[in-house]
Amino acid sequence: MPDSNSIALSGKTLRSSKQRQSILDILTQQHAHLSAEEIYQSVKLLHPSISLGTVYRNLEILTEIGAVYRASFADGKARYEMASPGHHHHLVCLKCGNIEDIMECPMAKDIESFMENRDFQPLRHYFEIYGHCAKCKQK
Amino acid sequence: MPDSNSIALSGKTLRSSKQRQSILDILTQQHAHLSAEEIYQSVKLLHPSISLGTVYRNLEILTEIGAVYRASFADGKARYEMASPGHHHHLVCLKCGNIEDIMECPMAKDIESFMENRDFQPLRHYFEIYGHCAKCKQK
DNA sequence: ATCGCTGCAAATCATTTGCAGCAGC
DNA sequence: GCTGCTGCAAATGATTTGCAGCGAT
Repeated sequence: MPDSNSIALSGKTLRSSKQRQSILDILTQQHAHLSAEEIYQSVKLLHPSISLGTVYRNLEILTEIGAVYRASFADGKARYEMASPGHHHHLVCLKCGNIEDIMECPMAKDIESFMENRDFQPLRHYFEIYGHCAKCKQK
Repeated sequence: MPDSNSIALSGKTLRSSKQRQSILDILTQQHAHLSAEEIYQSVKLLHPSISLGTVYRNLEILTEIGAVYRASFADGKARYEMASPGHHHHLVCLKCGNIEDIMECPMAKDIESFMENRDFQPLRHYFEIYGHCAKCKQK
């Protein structure tokens, strides 16, 4: 049961750093689904000496404390975004690669009642739709 | 539009090989979600000199021609299984790692009608539920 | 005789980690 | 000053690829 006042991570007390703050700023501002590499490129503009390792380390921590949401996609790369209060899913365009959020959750109705009949306790789930977005549809 | 008699892959005409046949046999018999490494270990019992590269190459080809279905999971590893006529989704146990198929598809009802209102053409989708299976639930 | 397939090893790609110094608290 | 955080570089793990020889059609 995490305490919202003193954020701790497996016994550790988190400190702040300019690098971590910048990563959060970028995720907040760009409001997008960014790969670690993309975040790295963006933070490098502010902190030219930052390393990819630091980006990964911070994304790991931020994901663990629930500030950031990590989603893995079919291309094997993870994307990160600020954790939003209501969870959501994704529309991924196979042509331009754009990722759009959808708030509809399939866990809602029939699946949920179906789960009750199964002897399985769902904790989290992922739902991603791949296809062609409005722009790429017509081509 | 692929021709079911002469299976071709981007201009190539496929030949058969004992290795490829063994991979298909294993996927058919074990009827499970196997990682490339697990498949490799199984095939090695029949073909001790087979290489992991060959396993990957065949899985790639078999996936392309639609004989095998590849799913990527949150741990970053892909799992392979024989392509079944009706597509399905997965229940993944976070404790024992067991993966169970579920035939229920969230694309069915409300999501599908919702997609019609969006300017997005869905082509494929993934839905995976992570949690604790019957066995691991009680601990 | 083609040309796809194989084993092997080296190459990639995403991500993780060990280490010594630096920086918040 | 303690200890978390950083840059750097090397390590890891999954997957891909170049190459020369083998094997199926």
